[in-house]
Amino acid sequence: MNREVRVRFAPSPTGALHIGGVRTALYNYLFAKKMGGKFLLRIEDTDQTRFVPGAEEYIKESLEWLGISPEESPWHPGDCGPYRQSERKPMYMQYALDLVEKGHAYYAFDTSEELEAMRERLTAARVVQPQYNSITRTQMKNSLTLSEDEVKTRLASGDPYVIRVKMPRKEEVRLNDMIRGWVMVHSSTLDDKVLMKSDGMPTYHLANIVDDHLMGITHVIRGEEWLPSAPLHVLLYRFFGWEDTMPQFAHLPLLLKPDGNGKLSKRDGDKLGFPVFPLNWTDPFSGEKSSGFREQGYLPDAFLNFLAFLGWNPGDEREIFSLEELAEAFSIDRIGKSGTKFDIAKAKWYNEQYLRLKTNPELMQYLIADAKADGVDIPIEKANAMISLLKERVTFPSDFWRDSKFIMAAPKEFDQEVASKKWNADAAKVLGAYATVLDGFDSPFDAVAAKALLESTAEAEGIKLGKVMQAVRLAVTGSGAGPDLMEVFAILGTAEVSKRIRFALNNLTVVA
RNA sequence: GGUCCGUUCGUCUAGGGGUUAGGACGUAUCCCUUUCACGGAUAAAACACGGGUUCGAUUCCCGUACGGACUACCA
Repeated sequence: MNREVRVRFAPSPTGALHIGGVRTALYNYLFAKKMGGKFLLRIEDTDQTRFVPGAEEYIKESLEWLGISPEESPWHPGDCGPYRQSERKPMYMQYALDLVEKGHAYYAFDTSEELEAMRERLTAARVVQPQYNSITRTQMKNSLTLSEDEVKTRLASGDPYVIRVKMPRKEEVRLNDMIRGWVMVHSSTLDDKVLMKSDGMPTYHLANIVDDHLMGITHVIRGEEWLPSAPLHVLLYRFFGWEDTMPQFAHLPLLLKPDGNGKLSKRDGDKLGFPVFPLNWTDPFSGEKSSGFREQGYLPDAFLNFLAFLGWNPGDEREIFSLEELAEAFSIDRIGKSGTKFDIAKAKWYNEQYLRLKTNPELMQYLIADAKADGVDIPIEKANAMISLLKERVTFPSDFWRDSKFIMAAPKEFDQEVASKKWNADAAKVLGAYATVLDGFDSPFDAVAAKALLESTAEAEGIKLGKVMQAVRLAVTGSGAGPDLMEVFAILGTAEVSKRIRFALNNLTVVA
């Protein structure tokens, strides 16, 4: 049997997609690409009480930003639609009923109060696992304990009911996880999970099996939090008679908080000092805002590269991979087993690497836009020079303008700490002379010329250039640190440099 | 509590019965240099513990500890 590989990402639209989910989507995408298969997206919105407006659009936009858009989805349907479980609602009941007929599921009429009472009773009796299972179901109101007539009457009269799976009393359930190997669980530790809810919607357990089967899913790649319920899913495939096409499972290690205490969750928001979402998100109910990696200045390729390496590695020492290269190198058996702590420092490093790979014209867009937002227009040529100056020094695109503003606006004040340490009579002497030299200079003024001129000026004054260099920087930029000064001079031009020097000479006092 | 999963430098990880246990991020120092970065070099830094198996275990097995997930008519 050689089926085309089909994998799916199946988020539930209950808020912003968090990065763990993004990584799951990425691994699914990479696996599909690697295997020449299809990556699809299915919206798991069977819990209408948790519906959050905008969440689905958020998922779509996030995947688009990263360039891992699914080939089949609610907005690009393939042959297996609909791709929203709420729209598939009518088809689930027949499958649940099929299970009831086969004796693998049953109706249950217990109210939530009765369920609560059962749990309390069992807890009081010190039962280790208070759950609805092969033992306790005999004491509950269901089609196994009620007479056939009463069940019919209840169903006919519209009594609310759920359909539960009839978990076998003792059976060893085995599953061969692609990441973890054989996992064995005894059915006696599993409970009679609800398959159909009283509102007529299926639970995740039923819906994901039915949909994966109908959609021809060959591999289920999902988070480790699903491992405990995987045996139930295997059983369901068996009950349906779909074992021969049951997908292979791969349960991904969890993304943990940096301190190692628990998995990263949506609720962490920005509390950890970094975003947990790909894009900015405002909760429509509480109005709470959370920042996203995109808005923080992370480049999609860098973010993807970083995310891919959280739990997977290519087995060699390469670190930088484009999406295509990731797909080419990807394999499930190189995914680690243990949970992965999130390290934002590495994400920044990746961003720096990708920023440096970009061309000046690409990067100029950021600089020009940010400057414009501050009401400053930067000519193309100057912008290009400014990018070259800063490219090796920035982490985020927004750093370009932040770190080069001083070029577009002469300093009005000076870093006092640097001034007190470095500003002196020698510096003033050299600068005064240099300004005069600049005023009379009409050859092409580049970094080399600027430096040669400065050196000869200092020499003429009998002062070592190194002694006053910091003061020169202070006078022209207002600060003691920054990119290559002579390059800055070249961008500024002789007139501007001279003007700034004269301003500094008039406004900085020499401490004796 | 129960079930399941996991455990190599601070972090992401490679490796695998005999290795100086490798790389990357981060950290520190040095070099380069007009500063800060970049770059280069160097350094500190790990096989959770206890039993087996074995000539030999970080690697295989079993326990223990620790961590995590799950334990809803949520996904």
